Amino acid sequence: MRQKTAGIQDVARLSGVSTATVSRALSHPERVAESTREAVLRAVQETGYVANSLARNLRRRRTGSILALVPNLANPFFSQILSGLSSVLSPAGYGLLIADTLADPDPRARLAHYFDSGLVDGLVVFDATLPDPALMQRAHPPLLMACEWRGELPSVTVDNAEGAAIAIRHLLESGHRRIAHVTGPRGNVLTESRLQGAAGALAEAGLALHDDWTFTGDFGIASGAQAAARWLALADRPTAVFCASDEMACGFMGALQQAGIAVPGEVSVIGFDDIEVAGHLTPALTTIRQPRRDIGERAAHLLVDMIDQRSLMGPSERIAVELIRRQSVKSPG
Amino acid sequence: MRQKTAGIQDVARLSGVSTATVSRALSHPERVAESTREAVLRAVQETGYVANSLARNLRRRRTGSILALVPNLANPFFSQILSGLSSVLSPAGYGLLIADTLADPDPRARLAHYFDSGLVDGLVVFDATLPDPALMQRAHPPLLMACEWRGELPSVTVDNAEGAAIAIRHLLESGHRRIAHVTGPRGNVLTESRLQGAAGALAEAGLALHDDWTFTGDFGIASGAQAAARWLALADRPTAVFCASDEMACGFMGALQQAGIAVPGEVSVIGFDDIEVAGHLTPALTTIRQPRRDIGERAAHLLVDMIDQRSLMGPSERIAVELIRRQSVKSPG
DNA sequence: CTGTTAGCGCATTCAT
DNA sequence: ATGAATGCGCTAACAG
Repeated sequence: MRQKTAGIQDVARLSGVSTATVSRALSHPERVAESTREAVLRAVQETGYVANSLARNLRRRRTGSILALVPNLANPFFSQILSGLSSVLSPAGYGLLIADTLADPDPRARLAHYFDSGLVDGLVVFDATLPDPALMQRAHPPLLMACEWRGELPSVTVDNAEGAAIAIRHLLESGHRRIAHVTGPRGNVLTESRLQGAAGALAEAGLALHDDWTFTGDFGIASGAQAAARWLALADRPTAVFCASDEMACGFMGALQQAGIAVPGEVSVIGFDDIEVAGHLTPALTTIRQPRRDIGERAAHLLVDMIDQRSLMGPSERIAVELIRRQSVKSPG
Repeated sequence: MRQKTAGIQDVARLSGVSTATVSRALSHPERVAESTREAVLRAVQETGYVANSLARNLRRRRTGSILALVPNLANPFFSQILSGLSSVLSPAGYGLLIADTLADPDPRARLAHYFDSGLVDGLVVFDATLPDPALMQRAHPPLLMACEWRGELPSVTVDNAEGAAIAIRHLLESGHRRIAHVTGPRGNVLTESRLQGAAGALAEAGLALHDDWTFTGDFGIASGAQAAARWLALADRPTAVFCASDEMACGFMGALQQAGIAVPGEVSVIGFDDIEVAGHLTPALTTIRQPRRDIGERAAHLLVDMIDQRSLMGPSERIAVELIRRQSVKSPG
């Protein structure tokens, strides 16, 4: 069934030239006489020859693939980012390898592995906890951070603190003064940035983030529902809640509605991310949009540029977030 | 900055053995004396040697990676499947390459490319339109279909027709007789299977699928909202709707609620997939669960087995779906 | 158990 | 413009 696939030798023999010429005809068509080029291409057609990428890459010392290290593949948040990555990598001649650091017993070891396995031409890392200083001393292919990151490495980031501040200001402008916050997991960079942005905006208005109005979540839907339970248990309930992710906002609103609380009637809710369902919930969720596809596309471009320039350094980019006003926020009272 | 990474030669020199022994000490530790093995491992530590996978794979005639061809990476439906794939592939020593066939100008050419580029050890294909007979004649690595598929190739599938039938029966048992269906895109295998399953179950009850109660969608949220508009325009409205995807169900319910229609008060809705938000919508969505992570895991196992056995054929598996009763379905009237 | 010898399939010198 | 020769870095035969 599996006939031996044609090699460069077969093409050379069939077209009556040397393997070197075949190689050139394919890789540098201009360095070869038109007639021979045609003969070679014809032979390629006939044999169905396709260069073995392994051998080619070994020789060229490049692999043609780029690795994305994501903290949790199952999180749909990444699907659009990956799609963006893929859409620019693919035309640029790179394959996209994906590894899930959450599923990995030792993600740092995996990163180290890819550093010198010669398996990838570059990496996009979505997990800020990964690159420790010792690791980064080692020789490695170009690496781009694609998450909140303040270190030396080039990065594509979203302005999380500003996004959170925009969310809080929107609540403030709508007349809210009693504002709660559902955070991501403690210690996470995103969590801390958004927390800080929110606190800052609150402070500008002379308000503070109460401890008992700050619920710790994990960005997932279920943790939003749990936060709702805690909100319900409060004697003195905030009139608005800023959730650090749309998923949590979704879980929060869902649980509240189950409990007979009206949104935004009795409490306003604002999210973060603008995931696809956000606009189709009832009420439609007001949120801070993160252009995920753009993030992927920009990351891919920057990384490919670094590879082309054989440089470990390169520009960083900050991607703007945007307030999307829908129906889940209204004036209190 | 980028010091030359140590090669097998360096290790051999440092440990005072030949490169062949180093290779063995690492790949087949049992075939080497304990003392030499230790010496080699020590030298590996010292030099920080990591085998170049390209060279190794070229020699071993395997690549260590598996390609997943998905029709639309941006669709979060795939994220859990990919996560499942990754979680078994990774421990099995395979990397996961991903290509988006939607983003590709000529997906079939891409498939062909991977067939003989020698770049992958196996493929998981999520798009039934891809493998055309001519293509499959060619030499290629093991390939597993992971979507509705009735051809010769080994596959992992979900029983779509049965799932649809279960959905319809549930509606029937709840007392509904006037049942609408929001389909996927026409021509799509999933669409047709679910349509057929739904029609079959209806027929068992002596009912038929009315043309004007069959709304064509595309599995996306927006198309569900559009279907809602058409439902609203009906003089004679069905009391229940089976949506061929949860996303459409979500868009459908959202649009209805915006229009002031109560769900399930005035119309019951049942979805398909059991995506994560389904249980957190208001009302929580009754649906047919497709165990997406399992699909990924099973696909990975089957494919790895085929690779191990150097066989293009292998068993197929059918994964059961399950009715998840929540709140979006109740008796009519 | 270990070293020697040969490639894996291709791209690139260096000649011509 | 083309061909011959030479590895890329590693592993698998084959001897010993």
